[in-house]
Amino acid sequence: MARGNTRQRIQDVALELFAEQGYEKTSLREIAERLDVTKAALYYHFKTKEDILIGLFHDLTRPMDELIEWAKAQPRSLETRQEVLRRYQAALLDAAPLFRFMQENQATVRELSVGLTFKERMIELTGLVKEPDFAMVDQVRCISAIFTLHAGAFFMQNVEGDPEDKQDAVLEVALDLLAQAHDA
Amino acid sequence: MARGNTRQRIQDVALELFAEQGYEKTSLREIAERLDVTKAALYYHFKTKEDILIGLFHDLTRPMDELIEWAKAQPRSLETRQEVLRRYQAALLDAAPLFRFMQENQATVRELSVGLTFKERMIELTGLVKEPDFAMVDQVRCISAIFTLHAGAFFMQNVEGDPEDKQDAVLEVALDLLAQAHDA
Amino acid sequence: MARGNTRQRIQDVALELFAEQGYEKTSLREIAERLDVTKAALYYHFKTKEDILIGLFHDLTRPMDELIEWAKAQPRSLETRQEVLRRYQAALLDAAPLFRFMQENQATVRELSVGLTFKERMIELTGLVKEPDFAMVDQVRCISAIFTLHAGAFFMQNVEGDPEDKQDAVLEVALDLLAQAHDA
Amino acid sequence: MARGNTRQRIQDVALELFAEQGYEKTSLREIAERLDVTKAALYYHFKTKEDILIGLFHDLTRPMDELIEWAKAQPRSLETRQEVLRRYQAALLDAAPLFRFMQENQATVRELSVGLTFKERMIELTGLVKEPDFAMVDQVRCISAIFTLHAGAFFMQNVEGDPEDKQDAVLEVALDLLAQAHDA
DNA sequence: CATGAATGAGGGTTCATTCAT
DNA sequence: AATGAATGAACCCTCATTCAT
Repeated sequence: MARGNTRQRIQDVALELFAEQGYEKTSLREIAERLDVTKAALYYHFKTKEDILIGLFHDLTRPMDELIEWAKAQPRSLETRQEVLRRYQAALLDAAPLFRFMQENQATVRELSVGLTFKERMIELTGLVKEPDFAMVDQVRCISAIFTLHAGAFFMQNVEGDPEDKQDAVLEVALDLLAQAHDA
Repeated sequence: MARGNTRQRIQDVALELFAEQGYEKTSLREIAERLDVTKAALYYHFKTKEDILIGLFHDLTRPMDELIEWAKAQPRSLETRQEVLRRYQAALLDAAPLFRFMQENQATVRELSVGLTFKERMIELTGLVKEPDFAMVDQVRCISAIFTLHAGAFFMQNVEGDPEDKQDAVLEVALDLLAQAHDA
Repeated sequence: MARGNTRQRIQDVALELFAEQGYEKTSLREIAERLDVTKAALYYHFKTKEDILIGLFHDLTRPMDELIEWAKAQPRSLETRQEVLRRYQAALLDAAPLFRFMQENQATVRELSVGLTFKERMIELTGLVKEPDFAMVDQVRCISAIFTLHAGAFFMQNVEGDPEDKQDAVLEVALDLLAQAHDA
Repeated sequence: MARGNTRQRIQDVALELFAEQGYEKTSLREIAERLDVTKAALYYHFKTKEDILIGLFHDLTRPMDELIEWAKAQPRSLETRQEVLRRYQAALLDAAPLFRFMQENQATVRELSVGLTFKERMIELTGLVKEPDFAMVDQVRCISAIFTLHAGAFFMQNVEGDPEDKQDAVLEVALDLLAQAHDA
């Protein structure tokens, strides 16, 4: 039967259940049952339950980290920042369930024994699209641009309209905020 | 000793612990110990653990519901919407720990058997500050205004600056987004 | 309001609930709620939960004990024994719920720290309607006469027919068994 | 050590304790301790405490159901009915502790979410040894025959005499009652 | 690769009971 | 005669985890 890919299947099912019910309320029994294997089988692939979560966490943060690293290597210009927003939106949409899960389970994820937290990465990211000596209003605009992308990925599904149109509009507003901040 | 206020004290300690570690990872034993009473005492005041959470949830949503009701009774004008933002920001800052907790434990709160969910209230709220026939960009601006206030309450503590200045700036950006949307 | 009779009301409600759900599964909370008083109030009238049960037990065994005592004072004749059956049937029907409860909760009642057990009384009673030197078949007939009365009180409700007719028939069969035993 | 038979051992110990103290008063801790395993081990074999009871209940009712089914397939004759009594007595003696337990814990067993109740089976069984158009006295005789067997299994241990003799006498009385009913 | 069987720790909950008022 | 508040013990149950096979 399906071989070798078990590790991935576990992660997939885990994400699905974690996202639906939260990490703590999802038991390994549930995951195992949905995969039609025994709990013990999970332990062949992951040392602990937290390990499954950490795996997911890394899948999520890798693109963020890459984006951050890339941005750091670029000139601190408006153009770079525009590109950061574009790429961040793409990442967000690409891994929406993962992002959503991390947002909705921050309380859990915060305690994870794993390098930088999600929030720390957000701080880094926002730091990259603004200058500390900007006027406060403009700093807020830059941060708002990032959160607009978040809203776009997680909240805009509640608004009528063509998905692509919506994401275009979201990006436009975000870029606009950025531009306003840099105009001042 | 201190009597009569036990119910409130339970809720206070619970919020503190829920916020810190998440709802599921906080045990009633912990709450009881911190209050120096037995677990059973908690059950005299709340029928179930979830009931404590529901109590907190209501404390949070009451101001939101009042705001929503108030807004519904006003003319759908820019002025009303500006006032909504002002009041929402005030509510947000007033009950920051509660709001933060609800955001960070959405997975848990979502399943709560309690009237409208947090998200449903957000939808109502955003619906009140925009018109469905706005251009998509402008709808996004209005939603972004709300999320800017959120960012202001939860994320801006990571930015240097005088708290009051920061909140002023946050409100300004939010109002600005609203105005842009209504200018179009 | 209703005063003085609270003790009785507690016993009534308790019997009702004990009979319906069993003693162990009935909590004092339930009893108190159904009476619209607090649990603590029950403790004014009964020292413990078991005390309520003991009260009920005595209400049940008093008629049995009286019957046993009466029979002991009579000549060990067929006539006496016929009268025992008649009186036992009357007692059975009079306190049917109580008897039924005792039968259905023997496991609980057995441990009661209270003089003779229900079973011991049954042994006494059967001892009174037979002679130890009867042939075994006849001893069985006498015991069977008693159990016929039980069946009459608790099981015959499942048989079609006029209640009075049924009880008459039951007594007739019981008396008949007794007579057969004494004829031999 | 002894493996594979754990499930059976749990059921054995459970019956012993349930019979001795009643179902509700027997805790899983007790069962586990007597088996020298942990409580959790019980849950590997039974989904719930009630499940253990249901297991026992089925062990008890299986022979009854088989007997009922068999009887239904036979002609409604006196001979069949005699055989029913014989087989029922055998079943009763075979599974005496189980029967005794069910009788003494009817209050508990009644609520069991499990097909037919014990009482319903008794109704079926008595229905099989009599005709609805018998005179009432004769219907009672047939029912009494069944209850005589019960008395034989549970109460006759309190009577002096050789066990086998006693059971023979019991069956004789039961058969006699049946015959009298059919003679009329 | 995976299972069957089991464990230890802890969870939420309920209970009978107490006692100051 | 009854209540409000609380307790201590026990309960059933679930969980993540282990390990021999």
